[in-house]
Amino acid sequence: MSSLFDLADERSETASAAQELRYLQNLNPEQCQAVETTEGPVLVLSGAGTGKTRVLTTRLAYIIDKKLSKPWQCLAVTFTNKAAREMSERLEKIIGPDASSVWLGTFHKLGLRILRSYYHVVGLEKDFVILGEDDQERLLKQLMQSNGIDIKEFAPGALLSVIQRWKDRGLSPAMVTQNEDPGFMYGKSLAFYKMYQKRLKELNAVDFGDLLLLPLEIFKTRPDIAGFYQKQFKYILVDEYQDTNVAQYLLLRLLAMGSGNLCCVGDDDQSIYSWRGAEVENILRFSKDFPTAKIIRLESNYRSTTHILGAASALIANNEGRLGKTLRVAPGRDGGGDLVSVRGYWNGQEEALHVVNTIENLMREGLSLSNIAVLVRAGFQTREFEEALIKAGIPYQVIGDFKFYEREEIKDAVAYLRLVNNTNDDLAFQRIVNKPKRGIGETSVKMLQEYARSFHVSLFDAIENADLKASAQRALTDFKNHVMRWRAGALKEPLKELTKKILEESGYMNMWRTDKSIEAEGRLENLKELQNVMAEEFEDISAFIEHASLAMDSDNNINQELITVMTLHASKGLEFDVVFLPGWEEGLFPHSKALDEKGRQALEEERRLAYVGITRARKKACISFASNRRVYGQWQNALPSRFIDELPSEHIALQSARGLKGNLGYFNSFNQMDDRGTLYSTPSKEESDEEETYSWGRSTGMFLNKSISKSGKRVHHELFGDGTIVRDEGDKVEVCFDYQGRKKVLKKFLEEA
DNA sequence: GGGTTGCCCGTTTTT
DNA sequence: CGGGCAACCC
Repeated sequence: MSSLFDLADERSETASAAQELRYLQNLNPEQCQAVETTEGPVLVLSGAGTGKTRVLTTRLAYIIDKKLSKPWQCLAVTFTNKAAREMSERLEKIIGPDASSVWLGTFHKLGLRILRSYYHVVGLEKDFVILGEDDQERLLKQLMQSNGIDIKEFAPGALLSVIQRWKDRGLSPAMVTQNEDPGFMYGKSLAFYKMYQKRLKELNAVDFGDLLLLPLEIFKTRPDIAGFYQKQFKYILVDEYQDTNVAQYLLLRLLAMGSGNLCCVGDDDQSIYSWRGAEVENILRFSKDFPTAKIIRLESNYRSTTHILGAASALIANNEGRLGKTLRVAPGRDGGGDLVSVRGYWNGQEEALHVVNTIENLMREGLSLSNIAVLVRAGFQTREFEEALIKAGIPYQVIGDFKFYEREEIKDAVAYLRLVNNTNDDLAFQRIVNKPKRGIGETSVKMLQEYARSFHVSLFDAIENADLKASAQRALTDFKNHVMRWRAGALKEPLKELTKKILEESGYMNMWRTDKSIEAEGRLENLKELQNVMAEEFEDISAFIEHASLAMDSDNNINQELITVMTLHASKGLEFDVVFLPGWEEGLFPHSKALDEKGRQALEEERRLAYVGITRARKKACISFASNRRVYGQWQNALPSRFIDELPSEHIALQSARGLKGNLGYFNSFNQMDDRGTLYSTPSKEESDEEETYSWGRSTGMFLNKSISKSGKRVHHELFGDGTIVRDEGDKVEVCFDYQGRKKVLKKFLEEA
């Protein structure tokens, strides 16, 4: 056995000697340094597009190649499954099958792995379940209601986030002191945190926060176990360090205490998840935590043009709390290209329409749709673009719309499997006991719960003896028999068949088949897709359940021939040739909600978000704003974002609005309105520095006119050909013709295209 | 127990 | 404007 391994080692050594040259050759000096500085704590500050993933994978390969440690003594942690998958694939390309024995995965997977080995230390049973957010909320809601809290006054979700923040900070209930209570719900949050944890234990369940907290607890109570892992991991690598929360930081610090070889890669300027518990502080104080730490900056950008980097750098320089880093075009690369364009529009529709027109031009120039993205601040903004894209017949995809495993039908199907796998899974039970309708209502479930609580059995086991109405008793017994039968089959049948059987026999499939709503069909397709996923990758039911509870990602293929529309948050880590950044208005971006809650801190995070957005672009970034926007069915007007004023004039091209005026900002007079929505400052055509002149000087609140809703309509003109209506002006309309450009024409010369 | 109506609320969301 | 949810009624 051992000789076989030795032989394999020798072979891979010779093979890798040649390879090593190859992969180190592709790195610049800073990247090389980041790869070769293997010993001790290292912080790699890697700006956008500086080859972060390459450094991480190469470093791993280097460590293994040089035999500094065995593959299974390396730990590499990421935040997303996608990042982990990517790293794993790239690593395998360099070092081959050895890649699979590296501990490579998300923080939560690492936590789970530890917990699966030592669950008993923290009082869990072997087959503990992992709760999703909806489970957590349902649980809290029940607790609140049974403790006389009016859930109209206090949202369970709000309490959940208070608890979650504590967990993010590594605080178990016993560690929370009263002055850490944010005062939510008359300071009762802590009491509920305690109850919540107690309930989790009763249910033999953990939540995502626990996947980090409980391993910490295990290490604290059992130093021997901590010692084991400390010895195990010779080299630790962390991706996206700026996004770690305190619990993750504590875990890392503890694990690294053995070898001291901790390498964190991150970019403080791209920290955009503080509201989820991430602490930029972790990266900012790295050298305080690890005084011997080496700090390596990766500043050579392989992605964008000089103007894009110049605009982004100047913008982010307005932040105070940063380590400082300047992106520059990587040596030997041509940084030439267009200025970042900044454009103002009358309203959101016009903005979307113009973006789509621009996209059509790009298509005509031969740019592939997969190289174009529209990045928005808030989800509702995608709608306008979707509508405009549909009208133009351009295929698109909205990322993060609904994640596969977050869909109702998928969660239901998984709940069925959870219950079949483990009848003690009360939360799964509650989810599907009456779905489809079986005549088991709230009151029956309440009865079950009561019985289950007093006799310390699961809801499932309570069915037999609980004091139920005859009809409910019958329905539940029937349900129970079904589950028992599925359980019997669970061991023999392949997962796919089993699932199919369960979903059919439970009536779940029929529930959607008889549903005549538009989504029903899609839901059935998703269920089919779920079965396909299972057939390929999982043989065992619990393996699948584990995957389903940890994997929230849906394998988005951005590489298809589609325009991508998504939020700025979702765009982190991606890149596109052309990026549209609409909606840069005060109130929307920076978002007012962020601003008035947390002040400057929040403003800086919004600015980082803007920075992330601009740096997604390889060749061209198009920023825009609209003076008027429909929000919640109501028209609102807004000023251009302060971030626009922060862009250096040498890197931007102002379009369709008057130029710089004094030091009040580029667009200070763009949108001066009185309270009737009337423009009283009206830049003239002459002052506008752009080719397609808009009549900014409308004298009344045109946006209130219903007829504008005709914008986007396709029309045909005898002389000019086909085009799209841009604006309705009574007897005339402004039309953007596909080949003749923008013209005002009389309506009577138009016909529907 | 289950369907319907009316009210409230609305940023971002890696696991 | 529109989704989600709780109270309300059959």
